Amino acid sequence: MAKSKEDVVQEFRVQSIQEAAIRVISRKGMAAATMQEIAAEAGVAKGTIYLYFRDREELVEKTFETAIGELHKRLDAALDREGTFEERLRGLMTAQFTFFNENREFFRLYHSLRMPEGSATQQRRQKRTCQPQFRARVDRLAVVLKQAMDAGEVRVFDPQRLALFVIEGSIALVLERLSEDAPPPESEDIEMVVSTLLSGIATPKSKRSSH
Amino acid sequence: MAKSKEDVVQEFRVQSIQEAAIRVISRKGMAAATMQEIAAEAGVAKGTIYLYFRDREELVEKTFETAIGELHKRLDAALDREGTFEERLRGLMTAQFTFFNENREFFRLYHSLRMPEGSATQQRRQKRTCQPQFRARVDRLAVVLKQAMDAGEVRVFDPQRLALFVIEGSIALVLERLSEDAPPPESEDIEMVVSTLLSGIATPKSKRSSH
DNA sequence: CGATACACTGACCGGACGTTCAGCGCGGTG
DNA sequence: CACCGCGCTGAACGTCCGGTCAGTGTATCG
Repeated sequence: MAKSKEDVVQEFRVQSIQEAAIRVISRKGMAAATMQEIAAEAGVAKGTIYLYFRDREELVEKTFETAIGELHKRLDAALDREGTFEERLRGLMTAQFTFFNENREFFRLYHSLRMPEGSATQQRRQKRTCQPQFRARVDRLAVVLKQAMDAGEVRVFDPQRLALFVIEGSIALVLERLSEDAPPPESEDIEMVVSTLLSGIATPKSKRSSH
Repeated sequence: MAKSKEDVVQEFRVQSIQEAAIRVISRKGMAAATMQEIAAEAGVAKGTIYLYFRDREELVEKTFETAIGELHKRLDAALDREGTFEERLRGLMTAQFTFFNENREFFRLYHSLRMPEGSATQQRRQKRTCQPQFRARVDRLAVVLKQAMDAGEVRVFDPQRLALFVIEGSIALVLERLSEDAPPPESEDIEMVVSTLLSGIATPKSKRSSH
């Protein structure tokens, strides 16, 4: 059975509203984004939103899930390529930098959900539904690290923790880039992260005389 | 001229209110922290707060400045010690982990201000007053990195950017620790960061045969 | 073409929150 | 003791916003 006409309309509305929500939240921030403004941005009345989403909370949650799904697709694509550990790491970083560069607006939403605000119940719920999304993001890198550790290509640490460190550190770089007028080429930042990670920042005098 | 009695009372009130603000914001988050609750926590009436701070915004700002001053003192103390680059880096990391461990509550405030919300004017103002504080934090590490680069102990990158990466990455670790029931010893995380930074995560097979 | 269904609208409601200010009580003063 | 000044109080006010629902326009059906 193909999509009925109603389904198409429904899908269109949901999508319009979600896109509007991302735009408004990006512009104003999570706290200052009102249902009224989201509705206006989507070109519908406030009440209409409530035909498609139970309440503001559900709208934000669903919107975030949709948006982060796109990010995950990109990261997975980067990770599915074969190659050495270094190549895959570099690919992952590139995908991340590129995605956030193309979706600058999404960034604020991303961070607003990272550190939830609002009532205790809201916070708990937000945590329950959004935390796994962030975790999944870290996990993707952790898996790659684990493989490399098992293969002996990389020193053994807790892969989760190392992944966390790298992801968040590089997010800070993305954030910095967004606020700069003329950021250096992406490749420069990626290079710094990858090569620091691989061989450290100490000058390699240890190659000759290992202390 | 010594402090008059009124000054002492004034100082006490300001301090009580700021401490209450930190506690409440930490518990509820920036958006959910109401003047009512901060007043109750400080043991004064809501109106009293307005005798010492112009409005909510000023309260938050001043409170944050006071609190982050304490952090900076600690970091400076760690950096003022003499020692090798590695020792100073380790000291800095330790100071940071310790501070946030002792001031868990402060963390949420810290992050709420990092990504400002609210009206556009508020955001701009918050950015103007708080951004330099964060920047100062990164700068402290950047200076150490720069020194080490000049001394040839460390490969040359943009010190600011590298510092940013390290600071934010390690903040993520602190955050992770706070949410864990039984976090591993601090030293383990510190060790991971310091040794990754210094010599990278690649296994040092290059010592014998550089592939 | 009239009746019915239904997506949509937006004025309205209730509640929350920041801010104000008239008044209260208390320590000091004459 | 009577009076005064002032730090403090908290009820009241205005604003804002999420959520509701009676009403409206339109497409569909008999």
